[in-house]
Amino acid sequence: MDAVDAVELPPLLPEPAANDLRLEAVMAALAEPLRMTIARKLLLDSDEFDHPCGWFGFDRPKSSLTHHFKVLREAGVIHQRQYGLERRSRLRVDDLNDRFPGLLDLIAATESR
Amino acid sequence: MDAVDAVELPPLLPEPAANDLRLEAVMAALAEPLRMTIARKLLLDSDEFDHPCGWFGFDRPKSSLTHHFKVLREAGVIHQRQYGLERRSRLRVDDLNDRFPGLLDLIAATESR
DNA sequence: GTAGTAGTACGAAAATACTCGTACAAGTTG
DNA sequence: CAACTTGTACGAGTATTTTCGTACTACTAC
Repeated sequence: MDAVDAVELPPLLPEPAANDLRLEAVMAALAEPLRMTIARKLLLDSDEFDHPCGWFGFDRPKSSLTHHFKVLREAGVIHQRQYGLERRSRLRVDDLNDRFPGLLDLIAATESR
Repeated sequence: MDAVDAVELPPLLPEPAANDLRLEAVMAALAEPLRMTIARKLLLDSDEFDHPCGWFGFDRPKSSLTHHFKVLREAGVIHQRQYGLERRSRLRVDDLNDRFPGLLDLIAATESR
């Protein structure tokens, strides 16, 4: 085991396995405008790192944001890891491209309005 | 005007214009399992004709089916025409491929479960 | 015209989702 | 440790969706 790669990553919060992702559930999650915005921002503006919900800059109550991130995670759209105090999110790019090829392209190509 | 082509088609029921289709609205419509099944059946099993809701063979109350077809139409997923007594449906294949390329491929490629 | 048929319109009940206030938890700083 | 910061958990209120019974409409057959 390479010590350099053995970065102590916090564990993933509960999420569906890639093979259990359901298109209907993913679409239900993305049907909510704010959640679509979150996914699109992770897809287009994100780097290789996870982001806490403050990174998105939404002017909404904190508890509302928590709710929407949880819906995205339970639908399988994002991973979430507990970094100490924070719960950071990342799009499940590989899983989504594998299970639903073209979906992310669709999100990226659609203007946000 | 060619008399052969001048088939008297019943008018379309109210629906959003192709340019007004919104990805979130389409996804919300398709997030419901029965509606996803309707769209998939129109995509895979349908010919060039419109189909009345009896064609689908669902064992649900008639009023529930009416509701789901209306949701699909108002989201822009299907056309509906009034053929005398019947209200027949057809997938908006061209409009959806034009506005959301890849979406129908995604629906076709996903198993229904 | 009357009965039968296929489907829509309306309305209400139940389930689900969204919003957000408050309380709480885990760090960080002094 | 106490105050502060950044978020999550819980729960309630509201709004939206889903479901489906009933009434109705338009057509067909007799």
